[in-house]
Amino acid sequence: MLDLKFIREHPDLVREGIGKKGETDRVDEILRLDGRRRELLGSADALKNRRNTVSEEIGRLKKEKKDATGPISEMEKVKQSIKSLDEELGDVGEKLNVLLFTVPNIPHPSVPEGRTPADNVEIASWGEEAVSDIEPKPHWDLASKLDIIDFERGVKIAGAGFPLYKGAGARLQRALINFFLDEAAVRGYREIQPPLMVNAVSATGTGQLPDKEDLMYAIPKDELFMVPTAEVPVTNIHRDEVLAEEDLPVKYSAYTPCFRREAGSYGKDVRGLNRLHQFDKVELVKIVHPGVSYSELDSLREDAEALLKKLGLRYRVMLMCTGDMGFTQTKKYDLEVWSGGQKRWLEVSSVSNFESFQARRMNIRFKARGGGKPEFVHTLNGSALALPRIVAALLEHYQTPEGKVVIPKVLHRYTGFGLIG
RNA sequence: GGAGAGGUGGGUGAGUGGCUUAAACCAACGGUUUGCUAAACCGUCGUACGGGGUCAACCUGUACCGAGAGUUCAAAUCUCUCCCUCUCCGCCA
Repeated sequence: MLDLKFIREHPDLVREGIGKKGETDRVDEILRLDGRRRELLGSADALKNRRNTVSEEIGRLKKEKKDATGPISEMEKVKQSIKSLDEELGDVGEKLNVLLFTVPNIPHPSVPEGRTPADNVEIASWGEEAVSDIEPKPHWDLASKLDIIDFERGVKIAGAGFPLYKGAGARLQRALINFFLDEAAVRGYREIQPPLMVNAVSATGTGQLPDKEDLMYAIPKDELFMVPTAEVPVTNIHRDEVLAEEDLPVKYSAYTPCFRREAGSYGKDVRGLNRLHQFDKVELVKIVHPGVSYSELDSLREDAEALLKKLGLRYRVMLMCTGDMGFTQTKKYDLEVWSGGQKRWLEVSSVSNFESFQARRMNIRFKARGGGKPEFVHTLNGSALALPRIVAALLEHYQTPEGKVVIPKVLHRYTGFGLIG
């Protein structure tokens, strides 16, 4: 969430930012409630001050065995007034809080303005499309023929969107996970194995709750949610903590399966490995000093890009426009890999800066070296990378005319084989 | 799942209704002393939200002792509900 003080002092900036994201502007309502809240706070505090002094006085009178009925009857009235003020204050505070949770983060000035994905800007691309005499097959045909991914039996066991990886397919998954984690370690990320279920407080901290509840699988009996991304448990590691400045930047990597309900999606978007209810991902999370979050964002993106280069896959870097960014981000890059079999780009990584938006919700601060007040950190994360579409791209990019698949050299030590089929 | 114990500031930990603006110690930070280190001594040492200000490092109010509600003129302290942690037993990879 945004800082209420920031909204109070820069209402126009906030209105403008919200407008750019195409969200409803509730700034005036927030300012009205904030004004009322401060008014009530002033009156209530004055009365409480009165209560504290007089109560002390009563204590003294009683100790000296003197009559205290006068002040006591005054305090009975004061008590009623305080109660009704506190009730209204609680009411106003709750409304204000609910409203504050609906205000999105405001985009960074470097983000292009726009409404739809068509307004996103391609800022870089790398690699070439595979050259072949034959028309490349989409990955679902290849994977079924090679018997390395079993979509039908996945449906039987759990439902659509839960594929079954078999033999070389399973091994390829495991190889990619290890490869991604090893590369992250070299780049200074500490590996984490977090819980795969989280409580409501954690999901609220990163912004999945209250609005985006429907994207997660819920276990109501135990009040837990299956993680939609490792971002949720990993960013919450330092919730309600004050870090030392010399601990920054904190860099974590984590492999987890991700569970997403994906209600309402259909058609070519969900074919094969394009969109799943359960998929594997290695996520990178950074907690950084507010002064350097944009250079950290770029280096995070480079960390993810390096993997695509090593795998030799053609990709492009998209800078998301204001309207296509999420609720919580100030700036976001997508890495999209080329699917030769489908003739389309597939998003395999999303790299974002949240500035202090999540940190404020989670209360993650740091104390500067020289002392002083704790400040909110900036949080960032990026996928490095999401597995299924990488598998899709690998199968399609490295397929041979005979319907086999050549495995890139960097993966051999992880797969133990260089060819599927 | 059953039984018991307990949740107090960065940490340890005192505190059963008013003398607590939460003791003391440790850690941290600043200083004095010192050939260096150490020690000793002195000082500072919470967070949030308000108000005032020559708006910074200052003054002031309120709240916060797991969470919420209640009793009372007055609650860390009494009552109720809930949450969490630990120990033992049961079950179990």
